[in-house]
Amino acid sequence: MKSPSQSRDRGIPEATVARLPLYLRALNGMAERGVATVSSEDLAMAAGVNSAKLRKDLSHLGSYGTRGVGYDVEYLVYQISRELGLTQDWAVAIVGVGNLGRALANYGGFVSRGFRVAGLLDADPEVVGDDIAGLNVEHIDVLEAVIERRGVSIVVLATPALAAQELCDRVVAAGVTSILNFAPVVLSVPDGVDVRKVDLSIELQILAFHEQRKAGGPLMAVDSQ
Amino acid sequence: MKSPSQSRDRGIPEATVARLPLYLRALNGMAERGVATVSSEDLAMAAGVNSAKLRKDLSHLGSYGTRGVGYDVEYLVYQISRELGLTQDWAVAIVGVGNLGRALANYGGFVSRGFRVAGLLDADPEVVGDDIAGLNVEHIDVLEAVIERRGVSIVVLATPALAAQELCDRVVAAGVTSILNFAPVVLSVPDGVDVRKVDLSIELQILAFHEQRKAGGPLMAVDSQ
DNA sequence: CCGACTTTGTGCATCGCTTCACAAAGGGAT
DNA sequence: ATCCCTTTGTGAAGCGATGCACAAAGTCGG
Repeated sequence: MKSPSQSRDRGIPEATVARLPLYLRALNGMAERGVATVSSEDLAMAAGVNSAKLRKDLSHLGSYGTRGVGYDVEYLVYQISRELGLTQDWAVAIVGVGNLGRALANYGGFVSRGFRVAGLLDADPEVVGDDIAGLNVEHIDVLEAVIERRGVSIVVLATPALAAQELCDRVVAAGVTSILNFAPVVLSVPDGVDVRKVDLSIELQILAFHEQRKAGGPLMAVDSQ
Repeated sequence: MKSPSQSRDRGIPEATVARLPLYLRALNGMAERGVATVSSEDLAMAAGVNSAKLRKDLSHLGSYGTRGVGYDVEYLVYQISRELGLTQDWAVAIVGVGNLGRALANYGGFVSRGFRVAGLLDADPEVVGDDIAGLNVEHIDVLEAVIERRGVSIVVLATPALAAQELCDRVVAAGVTSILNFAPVVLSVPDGVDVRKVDLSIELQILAFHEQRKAGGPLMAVDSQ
């Protein structure tokens, strides 16, 4: 089935990919504090995961640790960054400049790690022309031109639910294959296009479920606080 | 310690819980359009999941379908809402009224489904006193009082990374056991406290990973060492 | 009332992720 | 150089989620 000939397996598990940014953040903090090497135990603690899981995750990238010592912080930062594609510059366009889009444009975490906001687009004439985080908001009509001319490869959708699918279709048609969707809808996209969803309302509902259960569910009564 | 549940198995899989809000949203849309019953196939399509998975998910709540017909939309909406705890009113406090906190306060999805923003808190004197979405921003000093007096059971943390852990400790000490964290840090909390994390930067990094693979893909040479 | 048709609910095989436990690998002291 | 100590990398078991495939259960037309 799988050819074991290739030493480097490019098929990194999805669950591992989702944790790499976590490790990277912890490592950056350590690097800033001047830590030179770190054991899997310590790094796992900082990232809030099990140490065996951490070691297995890192083993998918290669053998970057030293037995009896640990991992070199700087080197590991570089390796994870490279694996995640953060050594290159990513142009991001934010579509929909409402409250959320505005917050995203101002969010420092974007710029800090290889992501650059290359365009802000909205349909509302009231908003078009505004300057936000040093960028001019452009009309949604020029969406395709912005994507093509500025090499946008990742689009953040922060529009109302009703507009999301149509705009999604347009950015996909313009060649974008990575979308971060904040609109509360299930987007349908062709194969080969990645959509990640962030849904505030769903997160709250999951919390409410657990909270209800903790409070005793339908059967028990809350008795102390 | 475990309450002996009588008939219904209270142990609904976490993966199922995470999908219930998705089904609920699709069902609400159908109810608005006047659809009376829906098959697992159609509902699954609307929610973007496999129909067998949907049926198995719903079977964890009980046997609410009719073979040969499907599910009654209104009834299923009620059952899922009840299971998620949305039939009661949840008071939410938003801690940190920066760009993101402001966007959250204005986000309609909160109020719409059983969640009520009961407090906005910030440490910045510049922001305290502002009116946002009809609410007055209060100083972080009164955090504990707000939580206790207004029965806040869910707290949304939208603060800078550095302040998050300390504020988390305070809301936990005040009795809150459900936290939605937007700050890019791993919060440490005692057992029994639920923390869900939303991290925009991590989502982007995961997209970048896949985008890089698509772009470079099979042709890109890797260092062999 | 019956038989054809539709759709649910679920047993089962499978898959991927997690966790444990330990041999292998390296560093440092003597 | 050799022994001891630390820590990595990984085989293997365990666990939960997924999806197929089908019997059970219900509807509807005749």
